[in-house]
Amino acid sequence: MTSELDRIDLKMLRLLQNNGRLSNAELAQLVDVSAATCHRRTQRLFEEGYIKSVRAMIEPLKVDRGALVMVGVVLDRSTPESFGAFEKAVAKLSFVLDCNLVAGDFDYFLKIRVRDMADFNRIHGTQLIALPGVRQTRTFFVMKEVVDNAPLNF
Amino acid sequence: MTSELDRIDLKMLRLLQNNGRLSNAELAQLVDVSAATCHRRTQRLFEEGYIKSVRAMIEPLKVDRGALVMVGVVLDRSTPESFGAFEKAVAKLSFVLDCNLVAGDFDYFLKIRVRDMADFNRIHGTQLIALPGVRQTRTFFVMKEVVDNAPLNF
DNA sequence: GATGAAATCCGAGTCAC
DNA sequence: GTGACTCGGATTTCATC
Repeated sequence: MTSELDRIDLKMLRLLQNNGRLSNAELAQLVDVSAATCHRRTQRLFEEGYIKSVRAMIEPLKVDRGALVMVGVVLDRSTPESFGAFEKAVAKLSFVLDCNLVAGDFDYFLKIRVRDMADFNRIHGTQLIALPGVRQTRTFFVMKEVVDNAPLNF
Repeated sequence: MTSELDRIDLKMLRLLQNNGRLSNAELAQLVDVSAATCHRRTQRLFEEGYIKSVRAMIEPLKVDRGALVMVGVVLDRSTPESFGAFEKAVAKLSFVLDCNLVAGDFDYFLKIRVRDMADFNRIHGTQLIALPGVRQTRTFFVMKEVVDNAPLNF
């Protein structure tokens, strides 16, 4: 079912990753195939899951979410149930952009976006340390975003 | 210039964030305005920088970038020059998705996507520790992606 | 299997109001 | 802000290889 990608497919993926608003006609020109072929191929890239979605990237500052915070989390116990409960709860928190189970000094790393530091402190005190099984958290305030969500290179 | 957003603009931003492929006609229906109005508003959201871009989200596994790694970096010296040199160099590394200057035990946190652990180890040895001013790095392999790049909530 | 040309249809973009 | 109009692109059909 999921067949291989040729160089045209790869080029389309890269172009769409950088500009999801490209019209089918434009894309067709850029990869040098007919509009019909381009349309069919694009559909396939969606159907077969190469493109998960197309999203507008919102400027955080413009919608009052200028503060970025990384949080390392250590759980009480390392049982499957603990991890499951934590993950289920964290997935519901709308301010959590990333949550990754990692190997090392922490169990999880969270990437969080909120209005400001005061907002984070409130959330930390009420929602983060209240997550199931949390033993301790370590907060890393982001002072400067050097690279944010760069496109995937492949 | 950058005027306020009303509830219609906010709704449009949220809808476009979740589905950047929405046609103007569809979006107009969803927010209950005419197509012409919707078109003008969308243009404004782009022009005034509320929407930075629209991007296709590629499935990393499908393009052989299944390994995610968080790396904490400590620099030798904390001078503006050190930071500048590091940031300039790191911005050129295509496998770096995020790079943030943080307050705490590390100077920077990197989010990196590569093919696999072997690939990371090679890159770590040749490209990461070779970055200007790096004293030490701490690697956190991601064992499970619980939440990845969730849409911004506002 | 794939493609591209042509035909149809519908939405983008612009106008007057 | 809306409604109408035009034009171009999206989508389908079909012949072809």
